[in-house]
Amino acid sequence: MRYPPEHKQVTRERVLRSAGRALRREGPDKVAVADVMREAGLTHGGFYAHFGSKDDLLARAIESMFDEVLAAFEKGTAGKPPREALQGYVKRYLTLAHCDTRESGCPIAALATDIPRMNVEARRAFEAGSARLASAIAGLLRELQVPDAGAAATSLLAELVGSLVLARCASDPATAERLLEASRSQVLARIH
Amino acid sequence: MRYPPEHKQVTRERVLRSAGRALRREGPDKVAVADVMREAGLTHGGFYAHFGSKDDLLARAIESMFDEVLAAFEKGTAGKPPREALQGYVKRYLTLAHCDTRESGCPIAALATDIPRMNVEARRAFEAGSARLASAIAGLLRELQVPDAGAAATSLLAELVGSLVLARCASDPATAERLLEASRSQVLARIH
DNA sequence: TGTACATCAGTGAACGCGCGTTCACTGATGTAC
DNA sequence: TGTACATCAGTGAACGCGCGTTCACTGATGTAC
Repeated sequence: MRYPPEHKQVTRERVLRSAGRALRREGPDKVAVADVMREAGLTHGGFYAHFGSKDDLLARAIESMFDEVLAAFEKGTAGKPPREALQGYVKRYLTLAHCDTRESGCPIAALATDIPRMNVEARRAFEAGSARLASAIAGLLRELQVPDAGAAATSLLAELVGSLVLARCASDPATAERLLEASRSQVLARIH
Repeated sequence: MRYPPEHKQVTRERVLRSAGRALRREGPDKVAVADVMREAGLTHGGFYAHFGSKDDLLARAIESMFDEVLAAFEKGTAGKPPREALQGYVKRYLTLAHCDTRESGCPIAALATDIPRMNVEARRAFEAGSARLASAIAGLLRELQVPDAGAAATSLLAELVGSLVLARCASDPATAERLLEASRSQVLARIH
């Protein structure tokens, strides 16, 4: 049973990805440690060799979700002119595809109303992650000479999040698409 | 123990208000039937004389929260010119006071990410309530001759919800106020 | 007018299930001597 | 070179608690006759 030295780290990351999906899909209270471990191909007993508690797992999962999302942002915008990069991000954010994939989509739109009910560790991780995303957006706006890019970025992000979240509450795709489209044209108009 | 005929209805509404507060404060999974009943001055055993199940309670509580919120909207805007009415609503929505009172504030900003995880009944109630709020806003925009008032209303509501939700994830009031202010000036600019 | 019974909001004990957490154990490899 | 022991990721049974739900019961009033 002795494994190569990086084995434990690899397992830990598999558990984190599984937890990140479950967290966005089910919410913090319905995430079950045993289910997360099973999805990662393990039994629940081994959990505490990796994490101090369920709360610890959730905080670490939030960090790792934002790492993924920021990496995707970089990848999706790198090498493009700022206007095109930002328009692309907005268009990808406000799609039915994103609407339908809570478990792998933006952590803010998946978890925002859960966060104020969670413990300090989770809130800290979430706040740091959101700030990173907001400042990545602000960076592009600054390149576009938008005045007060920081405020413009959080306002833009607010509308993205609100729109996706409302669209996910709609019972049929046509209504969801109407909601997304309303914000898509509003937000794209801000970037000219 | 015989009570006047309206007594049961009065009790039911007390339970619903208590449930509405707990739901926004704790989220659907942490709402405990016994706690809700205690907050309404009753013991948990009597619960099933009023509601078929916890899920039933939550769906009815969502309806009643939107009833309150729509009544407050009417009360806050009635008799005012549309621009002033809408500006007032936006300014009241995007305040630290609203940020700090999840349990009595806008149900959308308190519950939006819980809704896709809840059952059909709850989702239906939420969707109907959100639609009522959106069309109340659309009504004012129409009076202001805003083109495509329906889409403008859902876009505006999306930014309100997103901004409040992000502000509630901030750990200190100064950051929260920065987020609210960014959206406040953006949204007020749309109403001229 | 009096008596037996139905009604009904509410009580509180008990049941059962899901789930976070603990813990003794396994089975493999590395290390001390 | 061989042997005893430490290490360590992972297993699976068990514990205990919170909570949704059930149910027999209470104690008051209305109603049938």
